[in-house]
Amino acid sequence: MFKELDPLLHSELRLSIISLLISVESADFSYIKEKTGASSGNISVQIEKLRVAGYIKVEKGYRGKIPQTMCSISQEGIVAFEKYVDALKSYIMP
Amino acid sequence: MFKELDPLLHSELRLSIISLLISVESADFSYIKEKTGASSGNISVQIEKLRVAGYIKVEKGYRGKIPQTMCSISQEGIVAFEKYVDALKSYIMP
DNA sequence: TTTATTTGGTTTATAACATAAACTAGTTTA
DNA sequence: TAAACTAGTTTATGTTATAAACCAAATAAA
Repeated sequence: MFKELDPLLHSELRLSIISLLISVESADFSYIKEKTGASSGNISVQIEKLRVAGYIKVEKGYRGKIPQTMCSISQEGIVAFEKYVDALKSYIMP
Repeated sequence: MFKELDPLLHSELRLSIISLLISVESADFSYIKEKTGASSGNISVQIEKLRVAGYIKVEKGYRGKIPQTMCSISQEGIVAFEKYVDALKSYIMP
């Protein structure tokens, strides 16, 4: 009947982040913050969860002297997103 | 960028219930339980939330001597579901 | 007949979660 | 040199989803 929704992606902010990362090669923390409008703390926590799950890769470096956190989606993340979208369709398709 | 997801519908079980009710005239508690596979307690709680929100109508009656709770979606619920689906598309559409 | 068992739920307890507030560390600007 | 800004992390809190425990009545079994 209804396919299970990956709880890691069934969260507004994490879904936003994955959705962003799907369409770009990589994105830094500020970009994610700007596009989602969420608070730094919330983004930080959700990025960490996605990282631990293996859905994204996180690289901490510098842009000049300023620290910069770069995120990119992993193959696992792409597969999970596609599966999530497919599962969603079992709920919203007429 | 991303449209807000109605938190009342952005829940696996509540979304299942609304999704079921969208396609039928009405459904009783047992039918919902069978189709969703969720526990009675969980269904009871989520039905009550949808009812309080005005998304569904709940009528308690009897089938013979056995109590029966009938649920049907309201106009408000239909609109909310359509809006939710539309918002979702801002996350999952390529 | 009285004791399980089943049906159809509700109430309550709990663990997980999302979120923002508070905080850290370093940099730039006035 | 002090204030303000960038770039986050950690922690605290309220909310939520969920299942366990419970209740009441009907039916089946012993």
